[in-house]
Amino acid sequence: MTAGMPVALVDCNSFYASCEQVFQPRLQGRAVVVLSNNDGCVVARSREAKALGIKMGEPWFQARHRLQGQGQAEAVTALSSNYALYADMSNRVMRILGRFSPRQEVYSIDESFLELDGLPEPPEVTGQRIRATVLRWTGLPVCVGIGPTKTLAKLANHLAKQDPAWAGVCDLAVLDAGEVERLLAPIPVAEVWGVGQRLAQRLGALGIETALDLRRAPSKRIRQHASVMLERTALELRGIACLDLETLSPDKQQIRCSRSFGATVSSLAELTEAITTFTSRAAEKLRAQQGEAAAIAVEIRSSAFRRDAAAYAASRVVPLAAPTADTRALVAAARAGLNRLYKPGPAYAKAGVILLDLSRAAERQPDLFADSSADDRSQVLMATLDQINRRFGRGSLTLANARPAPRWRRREQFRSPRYTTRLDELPVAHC
DNA sequence: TCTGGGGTCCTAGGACCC
DNA sequence: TCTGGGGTCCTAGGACCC
Repeated sequence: MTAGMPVALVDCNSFYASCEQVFQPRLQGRAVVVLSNNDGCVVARSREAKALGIKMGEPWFQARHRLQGQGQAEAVTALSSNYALYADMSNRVMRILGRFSPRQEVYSIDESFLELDGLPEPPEVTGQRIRATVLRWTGLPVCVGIGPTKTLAKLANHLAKQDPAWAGVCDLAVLDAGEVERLLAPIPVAEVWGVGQRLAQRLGALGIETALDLRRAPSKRIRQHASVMLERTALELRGIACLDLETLSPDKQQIRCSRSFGATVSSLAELTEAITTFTSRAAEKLRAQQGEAAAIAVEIRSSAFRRDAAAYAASRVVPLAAPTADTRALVAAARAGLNRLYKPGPAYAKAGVILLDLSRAAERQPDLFADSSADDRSQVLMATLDQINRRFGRGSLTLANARPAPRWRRREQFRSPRYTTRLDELPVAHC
């Protein structure tokens, strides 16, 4: 644990909403919200949408009703999420950020840590160049937080977003302790990275209500009442680096694919279709990291928001005979699990699968008794399947019972075109 | 009518063993 | 009536993140 080099957290402002505004300039300066799968919840809000009191994660039908009551419904544009667009824009942003430091951790779709060390200029100046470059090359606004630790960089980013006086870049690493403490004093402890609502409540009972309180809390007291994780967080708030920059993204330990349905389903046949589709998608992701799964979990449930007698949720883990990345073997196991879980009656609202016990295919000990030629044939077939789906679009080639347009498919009433990843949906400039 | 999806890590407690 | 102690492994559940 050392006093670290300055680290920056670069975070796109209202990322999904900003992506939409880049390609639909008439949305700039307007309240825009982006909705989750099935147009269910609000997952991104433009600044103007936040100002209208729309909450993150709020069910859209509730927000809409409230806004209608206030005569504000017309002021908001709601869009279905367009992940193809956001993922592509994210890749562009991350590549640009990589030019500013050889040490980069891509933390999420819209956030990246950068180590700012050995620069010929003050980090704050680099921060401003990052903002200007990303804006000019992608149209997306970002804020930059800088600190001696990742946790302080996160908090600095929060400050930069909150107070326009920072002009989008807040560097805590250059401030003395007194100035840092003055800035942390008004920040609720729940804003600190790693402290959620539950923990904030418990800390409140101990008299720890702000980021400053947590910074000053004795380690022993924290360990007594919470976890070693929180103790690390408190040290990070004091400028003692406990969290390394993770420049290599590790393989996933589990791969999940689950969806709420656009319309509830009751029949085993339809659930089988859904589970087949989800397993195929998860297997694709598994092969993309050269992995194999030794088990698969299947889950089905009725709506979590209805408390009637028919409420039903069940899951089951099915071990595989041998670790595999073959869609056919995974689907067979998932279907076996589903058959054990299924009971007629409930209106199923959601289903999913999780690939578990993952390992690298290349590191597996060969099974002396297995037919290795079957293994080779499977790999060739799966590689071909993935290649075709990459070239012609996801779902071009599927197992026989994964149908293309099932009744339970998601609702997406308001999706914008996939401007950057589909030739037939390119933006058109009218001259 | 209408309530997301995909991850990680830690901990408590049970099973099992000597 | 009284029923060890400690280690390891696994799993389920909780909390957190975006």
